[in-house]
Amino acid sequence: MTGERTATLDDVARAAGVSRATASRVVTGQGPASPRARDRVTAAVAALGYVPDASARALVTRTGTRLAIAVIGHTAAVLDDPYVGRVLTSAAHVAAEREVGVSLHWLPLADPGSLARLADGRGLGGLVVVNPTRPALESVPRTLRGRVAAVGVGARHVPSFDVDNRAGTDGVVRHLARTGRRRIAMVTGPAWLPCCDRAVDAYRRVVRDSGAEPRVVTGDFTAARGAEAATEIMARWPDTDAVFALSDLTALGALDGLHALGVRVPGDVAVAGFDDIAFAGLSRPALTTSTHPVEDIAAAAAQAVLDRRDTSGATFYPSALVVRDSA
Amino acid sequence: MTGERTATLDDVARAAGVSRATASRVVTGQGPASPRARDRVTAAVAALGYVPDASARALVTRTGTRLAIAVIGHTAAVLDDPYVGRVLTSAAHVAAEREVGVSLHWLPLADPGSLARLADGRGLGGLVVVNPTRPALESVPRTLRGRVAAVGVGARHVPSFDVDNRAGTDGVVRHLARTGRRRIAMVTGPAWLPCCDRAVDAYRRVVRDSGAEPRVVTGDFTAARGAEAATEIMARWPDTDAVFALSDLTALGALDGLHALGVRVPGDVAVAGFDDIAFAGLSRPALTTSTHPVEDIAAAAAQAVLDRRDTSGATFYPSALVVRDSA
DNA sequence: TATTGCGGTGGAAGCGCTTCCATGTATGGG
DNA sequence: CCCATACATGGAAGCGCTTCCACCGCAATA
Repeated sequence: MTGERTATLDDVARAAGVSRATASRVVTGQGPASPRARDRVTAAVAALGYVPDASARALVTRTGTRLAIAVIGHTAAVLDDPYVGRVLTSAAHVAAEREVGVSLHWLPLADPGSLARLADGRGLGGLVVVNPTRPALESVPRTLRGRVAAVGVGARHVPSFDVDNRAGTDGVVRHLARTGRRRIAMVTGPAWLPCCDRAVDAYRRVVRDSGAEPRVVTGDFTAARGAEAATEIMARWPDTDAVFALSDLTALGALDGLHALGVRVPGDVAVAGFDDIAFAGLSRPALTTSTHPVEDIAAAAAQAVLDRRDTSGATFYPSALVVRDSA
Repeated sequence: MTGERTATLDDVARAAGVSRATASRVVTGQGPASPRARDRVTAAVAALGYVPDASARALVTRTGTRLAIAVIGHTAAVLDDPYVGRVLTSAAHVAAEREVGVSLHWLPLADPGSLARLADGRGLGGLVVVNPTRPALESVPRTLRGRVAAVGVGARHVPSFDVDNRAGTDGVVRHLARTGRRRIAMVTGPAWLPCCDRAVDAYRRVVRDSGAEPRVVTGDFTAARGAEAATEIMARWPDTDAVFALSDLTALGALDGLHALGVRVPGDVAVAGFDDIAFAGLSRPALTTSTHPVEDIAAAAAQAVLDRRDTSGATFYPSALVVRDSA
């Protein structure tokens, strides 16, 4: 059983009758090699089932080839949301195309310094931060500068990719106003997420322009909170005729909450969400919402990091209004 | 800017006035070290912001500490399903608790041999295979034997964790029968997924017992396919009075397809799903389904691998009937 | 006082790989 | 026919780390 040792480059070289240097050149495809040597090494690799050791390679090349994805805010809410899964899936897909490994990291919101510790391996070629907060992004070690991107707007010095929720919100709220809604409430996302500010801002602007007062309630992107929030809103402002939630999950929850209250949708109150998740079209009434190209955004972030493109500043992806039955 | 080099163990040793060997002992916590040396090294580590290089460490210890998660069947269907995201999230969570890194891999269905190549780093401490197929599991390199687990039942020699979809299906179909449904159709998952067989088996048994003929249509776990399948079923067997789908997503799609056909649910046709995803309770009518503790299952698989527990054979997690409005 | 034992320590080897550099070995032109 | 040029090759160094081993000084024992 001692022979069970996995083959090393030395074994390959010996089997091929060349030096380790030559074997390395052939395997990596870098540097000159005669056809003859190439063939023999290739054969030996196949025969021995040789697979280069990533650690050893990373150690010498100093070129960590691993994309780290750090998700900030490790709470049940984050786990339930399909959002994170979609980001992961898409980023991992991009990485796989480039034959880059992906590593996942859950960072508690309270301890953003943990992002620093994440540089451990130095083996990582890049970092994508999901749900970025300013302190978290600022704790990213210098070593990685230029190889970091954020999904969701955060600090200034890191290229960020996010949906244009300002324009998206504007579109949804204007649609509500256009269809005769005058007392529109909004359920935001968690307060610590900087990205929500822009949306709330857009909402406020439209509502104020129509001469009404903003009615904002803080949410957390969950359905449960959506039901609660709807109840709160109807209790506090009984004449509310529209609820806009910055998350479809929350909007679906609100739909449920309103249903429980005996409020008809869209008859009495219109409901609109944001994200256009797969289920938005399947609810009754089908949810009016605004698209959120999560996969595109995550892919862009991953690409920016892996290709070392210095797409500085924030890039916003368009969000399109999807009118269904709920508003 | 040349000083920007990250600190190495040598730097720490020099700063602490000890040898590299001693520094290593203190940092790893292995082996003897005087309190004095311990303090000085600790201080130096803090001062220099030293973080051990994972590659170098892995190279010498040969003890890769990384949990690889391989998802088989890299198609759009797999990407859309919240299932994979939930598995990833949960497994990554378990790994994070043990301070183990997680790496993600998408394996095309057609090339299961790619699982072998995954052993590349040898740096991995374990492997969790999602959606396992027999050929894929059999291609797992020997090096990893004993450190592999599957989410979903697959080959015999690898410990597998899955929902008991036999009992779950039995419960759902019996519920349908109990509530007067006599001509029950079923939409399965993709044919290549071995786990579906058990469910189909349970369905067949119950239906046969009631003296009816099975009506099985192959699905792929997507909502789109659910709508299609519902249409197919009603065309082929117009007297169908219940549709059971092995995935909530598909069931929701069926709900939609039936709605488009003008079929009332549950009046004309009852619909039931499987998984009890977050949205199942939010649809109109709310979906009757059976629970699927994905997070528990994924966590168990991750734990089995990381703790080197030899939980051989398949472990099934209970699935509980959730009766809502659609059936 | 001479011996043993032991915890603390540094020297040095080596994990598997890439890459610089010097050394061949064929090729073309003068 | 000889030298310059190119290319192919092997030797050797070294990436940052762990760990074996020999060593040293000290306290406890004979």
